[in-house]
Amino acid sequence: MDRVDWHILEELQADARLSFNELSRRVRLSPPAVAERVRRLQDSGVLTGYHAAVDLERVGRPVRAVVVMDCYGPTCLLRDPDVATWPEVRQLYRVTGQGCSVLMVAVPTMPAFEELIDRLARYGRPSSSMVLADLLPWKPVEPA
Amino acid sequence: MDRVDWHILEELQADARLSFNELSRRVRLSPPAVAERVRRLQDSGVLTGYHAAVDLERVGRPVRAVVVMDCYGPTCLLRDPDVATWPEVRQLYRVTGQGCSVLMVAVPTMPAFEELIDRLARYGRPSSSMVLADLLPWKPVEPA
DNA sequence: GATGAAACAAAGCCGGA
DNA sequence: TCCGGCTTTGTTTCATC
Repeated sequence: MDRVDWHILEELQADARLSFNELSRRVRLSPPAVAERVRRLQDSGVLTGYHAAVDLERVGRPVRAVVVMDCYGPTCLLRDPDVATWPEVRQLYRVTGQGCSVLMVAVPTMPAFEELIDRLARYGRPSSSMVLADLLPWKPVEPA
Repeated sequence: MDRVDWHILEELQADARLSFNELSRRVRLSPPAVAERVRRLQDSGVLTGYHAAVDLERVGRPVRAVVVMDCYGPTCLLRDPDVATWPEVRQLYRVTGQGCSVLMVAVPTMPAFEELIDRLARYGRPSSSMVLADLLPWKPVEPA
């Protein structure tokens, strides 16, 4: 993880479809050298994938919310692996504190949200905040 | 946004570096036809970008937290556009409810987290939950 | 560098208003 | 007939050895 690796990560985070040729120009290395570095970053688990970003509002999921789940014991949401596969659930974290988990969800309409909350309420007490604005739809990871 | 468009979105969300050739094979269309559809999805704002995914733990940011900010009036965090540029801040939402905003943050160490909380406390009352596990590091958006 | 594959641009084909 | 979307072809650029 030297300076060039970070330069490569920076470029691929901004545009994952860059050709090795273009990438090699930007980081001032030969194309095979860049390809080899990218391969190493992949194999070492630093680069975990390349994903197209989709605008949730434009694909029918304009209603978003942060949901904190307060659950305990055998019905805890974290014991049901299916929840992570629900299409409404975009992120799912186990956290410390009062709630046991935090979900980011995206649904087409408020009625759909109401239905989702009902489904979540089977596991514990959900407390939700509607997202009014996403101030940071994307940003690259920087060197620590 | 027909069935083929969704098939394209599905493939590009899973692997943004797919060539148009390979993509055209998977969706059973000619390469130029696929390229044209992708161009339209980009121009219409459905596809907002292609981003390499980086493992935060492996690049020196193993400590993550959800921070709910409770602030009000002229010192509210949402009035300072610089906050979104802090490298620790990975996501930033304006939300309804008690807190005015929710942040996802990632830092190298607990002392760095302590320092970040101090910086955030200038804007209002931060209340944070440490992330114990990310149960859903990535998943594609599905048709609503 | 050299080879095979992929991207891009231009022109023609086909089905539905 | 017109129009939008698809395929085919030829040329340039790219990936890989």
